[in-house]
Amino acid sequence: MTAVVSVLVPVALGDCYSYVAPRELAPGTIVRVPFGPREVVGAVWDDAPDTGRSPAKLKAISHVFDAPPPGAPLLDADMRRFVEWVARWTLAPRGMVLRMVLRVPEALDPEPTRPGVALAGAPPERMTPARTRVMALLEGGLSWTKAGLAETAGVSPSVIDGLVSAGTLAAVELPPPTAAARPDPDFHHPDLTGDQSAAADQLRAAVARDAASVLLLDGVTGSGKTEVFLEAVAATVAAGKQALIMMPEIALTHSVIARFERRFAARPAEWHSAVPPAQRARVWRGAAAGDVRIVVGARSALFLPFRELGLIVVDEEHDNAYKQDDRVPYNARDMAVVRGHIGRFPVVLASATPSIESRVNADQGRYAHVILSDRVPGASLPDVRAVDLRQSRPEKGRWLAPPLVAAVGEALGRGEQALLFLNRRGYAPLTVCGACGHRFSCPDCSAWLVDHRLRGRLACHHCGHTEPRPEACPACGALDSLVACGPGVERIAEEAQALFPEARSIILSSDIGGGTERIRRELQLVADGAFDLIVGTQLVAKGHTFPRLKLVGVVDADLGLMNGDLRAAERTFQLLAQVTGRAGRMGGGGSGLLQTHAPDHPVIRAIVSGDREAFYRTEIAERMATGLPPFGRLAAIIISGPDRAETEAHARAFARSAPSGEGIDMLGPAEAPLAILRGRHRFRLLIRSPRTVDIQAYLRAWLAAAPPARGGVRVMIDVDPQSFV
DNA sequence: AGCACGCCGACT
DNA sequence: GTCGGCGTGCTC
Repeated sequence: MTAVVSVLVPVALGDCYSYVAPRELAPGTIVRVPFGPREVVGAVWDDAPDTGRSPAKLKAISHVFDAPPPGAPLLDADMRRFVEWVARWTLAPRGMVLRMVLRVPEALDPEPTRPGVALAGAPPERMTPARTRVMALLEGGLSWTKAGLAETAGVSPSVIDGLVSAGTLAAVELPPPTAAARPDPDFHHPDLTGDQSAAADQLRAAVARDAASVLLLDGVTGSGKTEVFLEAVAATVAAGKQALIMMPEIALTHSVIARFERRFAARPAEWHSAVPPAQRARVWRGAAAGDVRIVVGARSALFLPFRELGLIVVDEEHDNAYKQDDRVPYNARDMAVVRGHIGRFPVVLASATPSIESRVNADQGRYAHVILSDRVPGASLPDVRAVDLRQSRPEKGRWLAPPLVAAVGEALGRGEQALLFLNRRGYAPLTVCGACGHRFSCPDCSAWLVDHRLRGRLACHHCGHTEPRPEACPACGALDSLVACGPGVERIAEEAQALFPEARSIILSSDIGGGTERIRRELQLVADGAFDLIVGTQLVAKGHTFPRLKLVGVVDADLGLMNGDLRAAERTFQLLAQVTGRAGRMGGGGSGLLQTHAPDHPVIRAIVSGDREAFYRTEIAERMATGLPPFGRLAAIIISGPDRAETEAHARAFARSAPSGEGIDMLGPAEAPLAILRGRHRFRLLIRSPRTVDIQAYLRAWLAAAPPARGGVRVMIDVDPQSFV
């Protein structure tokens, strides 16, 4: 009883291919099929099979994967709709989106069985203390891995071998380990403040409604957002549904996992790039089978094939790490909203500094606005002041103004931790030749090369190009003539060490080698109090709590405010709020100092006064004044290609064919995300349009009429997708 | 001749 | 996205 079915394959194709199946297969069934010279894993799809081809000419499906309930399709109708939706929204081929779902090849192989041992016969004639300990552990009739048993009993593996040959133990096959233990929603009910309880009630009510909704959980740093959304997770789990919590850069958020464990007596399943393949496979299968109830993951977790998803929490919803720029370009926060709509469940967006677009959505009533206005007891907001650099100037050749130096000295004197924050890696952002004025710039993208003294190299922060720091100027040949212009964290650390030689200091930035693991270790050392003075980039602004940190000094609060980027003010506000919020997080009494040339700038004023609303009001009004609605319906379409002139021509052609209001911004390398610069694409354009809904249709028509000659066009639509759902 | 590289088209 | 085919151009 063969049948012909449509299969979507995980390649850059939008169309399905027809295959002969051994029997009728429901859409969503995962299959392996021959495809050109190789085999790929795809999914039976809802498209009608190609009737124009005779079945005799079709290839046959080589394998049908059985899903956990035998015979049921693995990707349910909601999941398939989600794949379709993301493909349409991102203008990516459907196959590429499916690829994100099926990216775990190991998940479909049968789980390798693990050898273990279990009690099988009478106790051995000769008992020894080691054997007694082993036997005690086997009392309950449980099976163990050989290594696990030996380690727990505190004996060498040869003791186990001896018991096997004596016939007391026998080799058995162990069942595959589960990806995560069952969480208990009632394990530990936290004491919530009145504010928190009210917010938790709103979230629980949304879970109970069993309908699509979006809630913006908006609370200052230290207001206890995590405890609140954990209650929504508990309600979801209690209702028999699965919950997904997304976090940016999850590899660094150790402490949140620990909080889940305290709340639910079980570790949640983790999903991010650092999880080893075998464990990833278990989580994927567990999510599909319904064994895994809570997943904490990075943006890609959004594409796990959950069986009965009932809640998504997007923590730090404003964070840029939710954007994927290569392959299928999407914003996981927005796609989470879409998945919630399709699956008819609530999505919680949490942040102390919500993005402008989420605030606008909340203001306009499309998202429920859940506000936590107070810090939890014992964590008062830091007292932040501006240091006007026009009046308090640093000494010549220095970067720290006297009030900041004094504040750091006092904090160190009290045995407290102080942080000097500067969002610029390396020693100096620009190097010139003192003899001839030659500026060192990147041969590939013309950005200035950043001096990295600790590494002894000049590096381009846009494309990753590095070269050794030369002894002589390549332009005029002068020796030892290189002059560093401006500060980076390395230079600030040098200055701070000269001022406070007795302080134990550390530089925290992403270019300390050793990867995520080393960064995590060093953050932990800082939290444990192993350092007094920290000089850091935005790495220190995110996630981690430093209990002993009382003073945050921002070396250049204006950095980032001055460039022409659409989101410059918003991003600077978010960063400054996050980093000053680190001070006095535990026990209160924190303070912050912002070195600035523009103390009257709305962003600086909002941070100093603590009046977040003032910032949102002015920023939203300012975007209104540009003539473009503030992001609720603003589309940013980014077109990038390998060649600047050609890319520009394409963008202009697009703008001509679109009806009204589209403006084009040419963005240089500074704005282009690294992902594109590292590839072949060097230039990109941002087209802003107030006509979000129309954009896809125009873009589609335009791409069909004028396909780019080479290199392709990459399109990212960067907008609130709710109006499409 | 042999090989590296880049471009193009097919993939049921 | 990935592969094979095929052209170009270079080779101690």
